[in-house]
Amino acid sequence: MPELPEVETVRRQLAPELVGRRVIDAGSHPSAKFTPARQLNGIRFGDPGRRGKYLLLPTSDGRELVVHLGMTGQLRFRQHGPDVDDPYLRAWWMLDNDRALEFADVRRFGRLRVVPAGHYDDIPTLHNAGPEPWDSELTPRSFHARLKASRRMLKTQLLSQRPIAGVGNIYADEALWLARINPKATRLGVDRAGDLLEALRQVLQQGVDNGGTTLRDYRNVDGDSGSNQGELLAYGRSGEPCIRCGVTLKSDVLDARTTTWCPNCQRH
DNA sequence: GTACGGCCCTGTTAGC
DNA sequence: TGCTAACAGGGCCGTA
Repeated sequence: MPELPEVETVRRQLAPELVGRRVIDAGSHPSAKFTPARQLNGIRFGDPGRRGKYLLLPTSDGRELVVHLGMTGQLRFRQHGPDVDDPYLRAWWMLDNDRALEFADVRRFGRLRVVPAGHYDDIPTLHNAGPEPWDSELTPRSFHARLKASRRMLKTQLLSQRPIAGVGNIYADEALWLARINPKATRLGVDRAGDLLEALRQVLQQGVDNGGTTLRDYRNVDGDSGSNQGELLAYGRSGEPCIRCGVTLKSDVLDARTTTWCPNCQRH
């Protein structure tokens, strides 16, 4: 499930091949999630950006293609044209270099939007997203203030994208474990908020360095898996011993997401 | 504003 | 072996 490191990996791979390319034809699956793809006929792509888990592909006419990969979305290039026989092909753009950019998505949790550049009012999660993890204005104090704005559980807050952008289920569990913070906690002091911020930066940076985490579906633009799955210390390890203290990790469903933590070193 | 439930989807896995 | 049910999960929407 693509989170910030996976989306950043895709962005970096797309950039060199996409910038300046003109769309000479486009098509999509009939679902409204994907039909915006068709609005891009004739434009040229600019330099791909990213905000949280959203890919932002600027177009030469002052708009942006906003791509959310959902859980199983994948962007890739294909020589000579799109593979229209692929049952999971959801959208495609034929480019002026005899290559097609394809968006495939097995579970259709992904979505595409075309908006005037920088106008995200109709994309609530993007519109309300907190700062990027490495934003210089994001400090222990400002992060603490953002967390304090809600009384919801920390895990829920992280998944909401409001305190910080780009964190999903995997990296939230990893960061909370690393910072020794209970996912069900509802408030933190400034110091502990600083610990959590530092842990989030660490696990996200590690994810980027490893080209993302592939549990099952995620592939980068070249069709390769990431390698960060070998580094996970909490996520998906319920029932196994905590690497720090040996106590068995437990899991529970919070906010409809499986959450794994150590009942000993993440007591509070 | 917040909390909560439900929905979208389909491949995989567990259980019978 | 073959079937069914449960599960995975990010974002969004409606309701309270």
